[in-house]
Amino acid sequence: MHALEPLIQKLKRWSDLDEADQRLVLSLPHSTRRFSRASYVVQEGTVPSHAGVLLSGFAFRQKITASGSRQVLAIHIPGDIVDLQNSFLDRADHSVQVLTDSEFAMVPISAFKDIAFQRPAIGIALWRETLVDGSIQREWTANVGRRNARERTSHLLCECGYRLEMAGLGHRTRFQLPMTQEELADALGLTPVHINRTLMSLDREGLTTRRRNLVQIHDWDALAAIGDFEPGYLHIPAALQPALTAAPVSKAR
Amino acid sequence: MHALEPLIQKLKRWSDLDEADQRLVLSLPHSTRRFSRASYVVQEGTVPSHAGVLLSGFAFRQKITASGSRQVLAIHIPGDIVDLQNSFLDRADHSVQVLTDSEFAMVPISAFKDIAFQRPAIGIALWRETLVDGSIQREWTANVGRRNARERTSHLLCECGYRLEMAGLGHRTRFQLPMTQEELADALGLTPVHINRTLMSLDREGLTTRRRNLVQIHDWDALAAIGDFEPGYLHIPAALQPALTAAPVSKAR
DNA sequence: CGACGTGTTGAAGGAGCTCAATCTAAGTGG
DNA sequence: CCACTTAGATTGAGCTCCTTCAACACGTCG
Repeated sequence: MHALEPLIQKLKRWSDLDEADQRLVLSLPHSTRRFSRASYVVQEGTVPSHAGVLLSGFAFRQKITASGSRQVLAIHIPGDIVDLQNSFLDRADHSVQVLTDSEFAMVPISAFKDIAFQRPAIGIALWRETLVDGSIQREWTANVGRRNARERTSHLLCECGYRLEMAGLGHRTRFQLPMTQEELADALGLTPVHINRTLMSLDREGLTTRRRNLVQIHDWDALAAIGDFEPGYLHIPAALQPALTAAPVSKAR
Repeated sequence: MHALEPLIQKLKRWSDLDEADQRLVLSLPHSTRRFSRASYVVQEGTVPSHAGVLLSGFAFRQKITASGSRQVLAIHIPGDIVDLQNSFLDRADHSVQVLTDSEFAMVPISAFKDIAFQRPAIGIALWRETLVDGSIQREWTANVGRRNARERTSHLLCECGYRLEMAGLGHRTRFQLPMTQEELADALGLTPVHINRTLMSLDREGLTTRRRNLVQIHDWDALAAIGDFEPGYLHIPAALQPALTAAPVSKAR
């Protein structure tokens, strides 16, 4: 499979690409790079030269405040274009780090820019990708600003499950989420201790189960209701939203 | 003055527009519309057809959670392009409301789209405008997620002052901010009562003064330090950043 | 003048934080 | 295969920042 195939898949979500468009995308100059757990893909303050398409693994954006605490701003899953955000600006205003060993296709920003203006269908798709990132960011702000710990946590779990299913990486009720509780805490504006108590309480109520990085949601509707999760802000085209399929049978162990 | 002059000014901040570019921007089809205090410019869930350039007045973006609480996501000042965010997507994922009586130039989205792909300089400028909005949104998330009430409030005041000065609408230490404490609370993820106590405490320490909508910052450096305000995330080009000029003499009264 | 929107203040309670100890599972080296 | 290490998860206890509820003050406007 061509390394940039996941990029095509993603862009087709946002805009109709004809044959020529797709060929052009696949011919983008790029090199695949591996990053090992916890290493930086982009450092705040640096001048960006490449944008990365996440091929495998998980990544996240973050900022550090003066007092040294960290806010995780977004979580990225395979297929996501990481860093169009910083790309067309002077210097990176936040960092991107990987959660697990990951692979990226690094594409020079100038190549993205050229192709975007040569082919409007591609330009619109790239633009929409950044707009959807922005929409997710707004929901994230509201989540942190106006929901309590239980609601926030439920919302995040639902968002991750939903996005992973849309990306073909599991079912919304059963997926890998390789984040420590400390990372979850930084994503939700809470402390690790409190996240722990919140997760345990969801578990105890039979809503979720966690083992290692595997998250299982036993009552999707209930969790989505608690977290006020309405997937509209993800802007997934209706055609791509499968009817809610039954959860895969979880192998008893 | 041409109604779209503020748009030109804003776009020139993000990209070099030549004469032809500028003529094209000014020839965008548009109609000016007045909105009276508290009315909606965009309603969540509707299909957007126009993007608005804020000509005069103040506006803000917001979302309501299931429990009925509101999160203010961004504040807009004259010159801002409101709603490129929603424009290229299926339907608005949040609402835009005006803080004061305001005037907008409403431009059909299709016209924006055409001009963006006809003239890359314009396209890049528009794209950057949305990217900077995204950057501000990330800082906002971090502000709400990882700073306490005093820090959050200071940060917001500094951001508003700085942006208003960059837009030529006052000095960073003396500006109009027509928000009630309830609106400030919803912007910062706090309650009106607590915002009130926080503002009063800043006042009592001699850092700020408020009278009606006029905010005065008496010790910019101190307030910026408290709020961990580093303007880099606004991505203002170096050429536009005036050296920190002395505050205008405030008329004793 | 009375009503309403907004700002201010007090008192009590609670959601989430801090500090600190303990537990667990997955390495790792012998 | 086992002792040792270590990152991460879990639990407890006390505290605090912020919320909630409620009253009151103030200015504007009909």
